Amino acid sequence: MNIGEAADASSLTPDTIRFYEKKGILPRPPRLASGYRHYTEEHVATLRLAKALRELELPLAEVAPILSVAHDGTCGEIRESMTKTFTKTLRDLDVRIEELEQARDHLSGLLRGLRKMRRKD
Amino acid sequence: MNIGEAADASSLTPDTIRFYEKKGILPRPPRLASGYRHYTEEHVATLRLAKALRELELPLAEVAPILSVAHDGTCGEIRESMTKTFTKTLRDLDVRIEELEQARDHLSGLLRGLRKMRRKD
DNA sequence: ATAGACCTTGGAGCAACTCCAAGGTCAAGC
DNA sequence: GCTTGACCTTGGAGTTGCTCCAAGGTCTAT
Repeated sequence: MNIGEAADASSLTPDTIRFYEKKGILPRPPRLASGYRHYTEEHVATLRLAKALRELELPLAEVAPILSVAHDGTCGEIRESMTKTFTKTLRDLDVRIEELEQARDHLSGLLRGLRKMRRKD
Repeated sequence: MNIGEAADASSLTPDTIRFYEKKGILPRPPRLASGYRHYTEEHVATLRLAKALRELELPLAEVAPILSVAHDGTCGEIRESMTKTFTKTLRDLDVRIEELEQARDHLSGLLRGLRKMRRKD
């Protein structure tokens, strides 16, 4: 699988994958004679995990160690690492959702006010 | 009021206020003989609006025109501009909250799985 | 008069991409 | 067998929204 196919399979872009690799966040895939990166399903699994963790808004600095244990750590280590991170992320996520809900309520109140003004024109 | 006090009053930082000014997003306050910026309550109101809009995750490019009509536009223009932006922001916010809730549910499912594994050790 | 907390500027650094140019590769069609 | 077009390679620059820094000026209180 080349980088474009791996990108499609993981919902990342080739640029993002190369960027992660440059930053040392991803295991470097072997290269073909042409210099093209060659990806396996295992690599794609790692890419998907990276994508999922980033969607949870984990900074890359926190994603990196998880990917590395996920890639070649023991099962216990992975569990440990994931549990620790996920617990924290879950708390952060609850706070963030709460904030956004407040913002939404606030905003829809403002909007109602604006529409009422308009009706009176 | 100097920049530090204006920052406290608007929950921004002096650096952020100077940054916004440099980008042309804020009206430039008059200066004292010393060169210090001098802020009035009206400026602080604009700063607070900027802060509120940024908390709704509006990009600065969208915040800028709102601040400018809010600062010296007519009432009708402000209403127009705000209604337009807020309607879009509200939709975006709903989508974002939905995404985060899905992420949270997904994550707490993963976490339950991890804890179950641990219990079996 | 001097310490300490403020203010000024320009510019560098950060996260996490995103896009670009200049060039190499590969698969398909004629 | 050759061309065309879509892909790949690299290094490096640009983006957004800050955040921090150095080097210097100012202000307030003791």
